[in-house]
Amino acid sequence: MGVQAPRTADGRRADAVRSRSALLDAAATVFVRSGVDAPVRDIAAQAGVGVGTIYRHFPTRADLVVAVYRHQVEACAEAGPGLLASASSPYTALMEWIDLFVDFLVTKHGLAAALRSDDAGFAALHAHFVERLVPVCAGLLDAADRSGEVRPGIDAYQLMRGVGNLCIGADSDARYDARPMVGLLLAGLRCQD
Amino acid sequence: MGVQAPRTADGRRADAVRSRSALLDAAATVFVRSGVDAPVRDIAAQAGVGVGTIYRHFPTRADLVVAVYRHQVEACAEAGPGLLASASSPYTALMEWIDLFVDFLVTKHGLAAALRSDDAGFAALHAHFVERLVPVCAGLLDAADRSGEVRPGIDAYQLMRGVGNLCIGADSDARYDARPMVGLLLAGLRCQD
DNA sequence: AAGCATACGGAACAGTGTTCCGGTTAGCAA
DNA sequence: TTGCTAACCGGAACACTGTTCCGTATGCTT
Repeated sequence: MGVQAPRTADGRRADAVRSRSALLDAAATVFVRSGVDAPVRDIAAQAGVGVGTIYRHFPTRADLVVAVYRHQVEACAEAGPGLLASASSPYTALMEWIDLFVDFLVTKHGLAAALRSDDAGFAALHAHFVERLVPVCAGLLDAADRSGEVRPGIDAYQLMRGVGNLCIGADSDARYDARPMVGLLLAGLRCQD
Repeated sequence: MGVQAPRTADGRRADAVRSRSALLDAAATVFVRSGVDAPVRDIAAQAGVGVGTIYRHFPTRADLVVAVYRHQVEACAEAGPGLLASASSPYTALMEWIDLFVDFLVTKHGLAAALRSDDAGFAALHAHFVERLVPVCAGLLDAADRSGEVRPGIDAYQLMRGVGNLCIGADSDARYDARPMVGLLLAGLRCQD
């Protein structure tokens, strides 16, 4: 009975699975070479597919970026509780976690810039980062707050946004290094005056 | 003798002077409405001129942006020495001056973002800000350094870049306010630990 | 008034994102 | 194996933006 139900194990056709995988590999390669703003056609060419195939699998560019970096975002998010347990203090844990976040951002051409972009196409990227990482940051920040190590009243979203902003352009301007500025921001967070 | 030497007082034709003025007014208007990334055609339409006229007067977009905001950048730069003289301490003067800078940036849609852009078209904009404002910032920073109020080894360019970065998106994200983060950065600058 | 350098307008070109549809192919059934 | 159908693919086509170029119009000087 019923119509065709062409399905592989996960419900998609085999060629679709191949295309998606090829696209992810291609995107990762092109992002390294040209940044996350690389032309859609470049990614399609690298993957050996048409541009239509990209839009079918990843309706917005953010979806593609999210998929490419999902594992690393996940790893960063999951590292939070561990740092809180192992570090000498909640504030230290927060510092170390933000170090991880900064490491992630500055090694991806233009990712930090895309993150803050008001471009609607990147809204989903922004949303994913916020949903996954802000709660982790909030946990660390709360712990540091309770231990009295940081000034109160700082919002986790704003802090992450500030750190992310400081990382913008760190990969394309030799005169600018984001880490000292992030260090200043965190030092200011600790100061009670 | 010799060839034509058509000159008004300043060496340009009257219609060229009019066009340039109309373009500056139009650009200022459109920048408020659509940000500094507004389409060239919009600015041309607002000014009632053709796009060619824009490129003739302002070869790069940065030239136009610089021209539109020149007065305000100048005012900010010139305020530096005065603040140093009137404030209770060099560090206070630095804080107040950076307040001026932040005020300027957050009230211009997308200006902070354009400032950090690696886009070649904005290189001249970046250069102008750096040339005009970094020396002023360096003067204030040096004074604060000599008075022992700030941690040593901070570069004026990097500080300005950091503050500029923190202002990115402050005009388009209701959840983000750049000022507290700039406050944190400056607090970190004062902390000696 | 005449002539010419200057300035103007907008068509034309190039690069990019996005949509859409005719053709192809994978998977299932007979 | 063969045939059918839904899913999938490729790339042409469209829309929008930056940029260039040149025939035309304008204003200055003589």
